Amino acid sequence: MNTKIIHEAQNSPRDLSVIEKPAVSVSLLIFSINKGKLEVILIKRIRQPFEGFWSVPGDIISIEESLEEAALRVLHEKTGISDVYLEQLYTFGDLKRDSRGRVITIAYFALIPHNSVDLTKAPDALHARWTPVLNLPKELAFDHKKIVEYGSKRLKNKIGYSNIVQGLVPGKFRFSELQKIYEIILGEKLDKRNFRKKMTSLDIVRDTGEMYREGKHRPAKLYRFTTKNLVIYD
Amino acid sequence: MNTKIIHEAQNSPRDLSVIEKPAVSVSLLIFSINKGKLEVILIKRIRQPFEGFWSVPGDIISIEESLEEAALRVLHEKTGISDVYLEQLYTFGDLKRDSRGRVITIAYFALIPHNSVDLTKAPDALHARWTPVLNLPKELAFDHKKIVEYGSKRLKNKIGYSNIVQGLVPGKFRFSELQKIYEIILGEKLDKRNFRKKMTSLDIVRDTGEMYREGKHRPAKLYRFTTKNLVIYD
DNA sequence: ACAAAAGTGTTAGACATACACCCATGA
DNA sequence: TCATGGGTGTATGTCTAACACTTTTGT
Repeated sequence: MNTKIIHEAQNSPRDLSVIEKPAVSVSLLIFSINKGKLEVILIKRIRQPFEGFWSVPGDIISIEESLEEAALRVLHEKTGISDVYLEQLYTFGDLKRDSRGRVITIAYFALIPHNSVDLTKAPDALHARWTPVLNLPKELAFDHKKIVEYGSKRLKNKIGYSNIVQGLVPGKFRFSELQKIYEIILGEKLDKRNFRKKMTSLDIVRDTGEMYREGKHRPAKLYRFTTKNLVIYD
Repeated sequence: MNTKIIHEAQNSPRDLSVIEKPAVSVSLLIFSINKGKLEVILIKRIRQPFEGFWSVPGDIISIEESLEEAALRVLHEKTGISDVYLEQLYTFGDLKRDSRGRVITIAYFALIPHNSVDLTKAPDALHARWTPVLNLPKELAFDHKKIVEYGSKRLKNKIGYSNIVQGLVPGKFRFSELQKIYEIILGEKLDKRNFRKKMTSLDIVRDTGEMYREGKHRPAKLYRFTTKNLVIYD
């Protein structure tokens, strides 16, 4: 033991300006539910490297903005919205992930209701697309496939013990809508009675008193989440 | 919506060398159980800023090493050991966390059996100390208090649904030792019969056939973990 | 009256919790 | 024989999973 202890300048050098620094970016997984599928925004790259490949939105972090600010900025640039559930996912820093040089990326994920964005109205509409997570292109730019998969996994885990799903639903919703979203993310059918029991026993949704009338069948009660805050149960 | 969409150079600038970059470091929470407490290695700073304050070990990431390599390097420098459970925790990037300039730090946590390190033999022995997590100094350097607290919370959560605790125990152990570790981390007493049932039903430990004889009482069977791999259950 | 989605209860099994006594050993 | 930690089983409550029919509406 201790054969190779290096006498290290403590923690970090006196002068940060002398060291060679990696570039640091944020990458943003913007998830939504659309047409029965979990989708994520991808951007077609118009430059090398990976020209023509699809990538996750992202940008270099400015020296004057925090990580979360950078993530929110990218989100706003791509979608025009700002008030969303945002969570830091993981930081990816392999040496070769970007051929232009060393780039470390801090991945975030955001959940938005699908109707809150119209990508066709975004300035780079031709290059931004909603893509089903289960139908990704074979290859994405950089290590972005890994990032999307990591994020999907986290989402799938986390809806099981938190109320994050509310990021994906409109303010008022029917129980059947909510259940559908769980089913899509989990990839399995749920029992309607048990689902209702679970949700109500956790006190995570509340009856608004309003009804939703549509089609030739019984109207549905509309519910909302009891709180906007993230709640972790279990 | 979309009132302020900025036409952005896609993803990142063509030339990474022109941008002003933050420094990037790793911070390492090295946890161990000692004298009935969960402890973490802290280092007394000998330079400004926060001279004389305790801090979490860390170092600037070299341009030629991955994040995990940097974390392992710091770990090896501080403890002389390399074969440990290491997990990325979170990335902290507030603007003002380091007064010398913009520093983003990627925090990792490592779990080691206490007897595997002798800090008094480390080169900076005077400056490195095991410190009980429940007895931290009032203030730590930078945002390190937040980091330690975040890490302790993650550890506490994760022992509930994984076998990571094995990072903290020696290769062979008595059930009572294992239980003690859970109790320390969770901060509550556990029932010995229920604990044993849980562990054996999850098939996470296995009888080695060996016995541990000590003191004037019945010898204890020695167990080991069934696998070295991380196992997530639940 | 029928089609379509909304809404509702009960039962059985799995799992978690609470709890108290005997065992093997060394002094 | 006694003190010490090792080792074991049962009963109860709680949570989960499986399962089918009635209600309300529009056409």
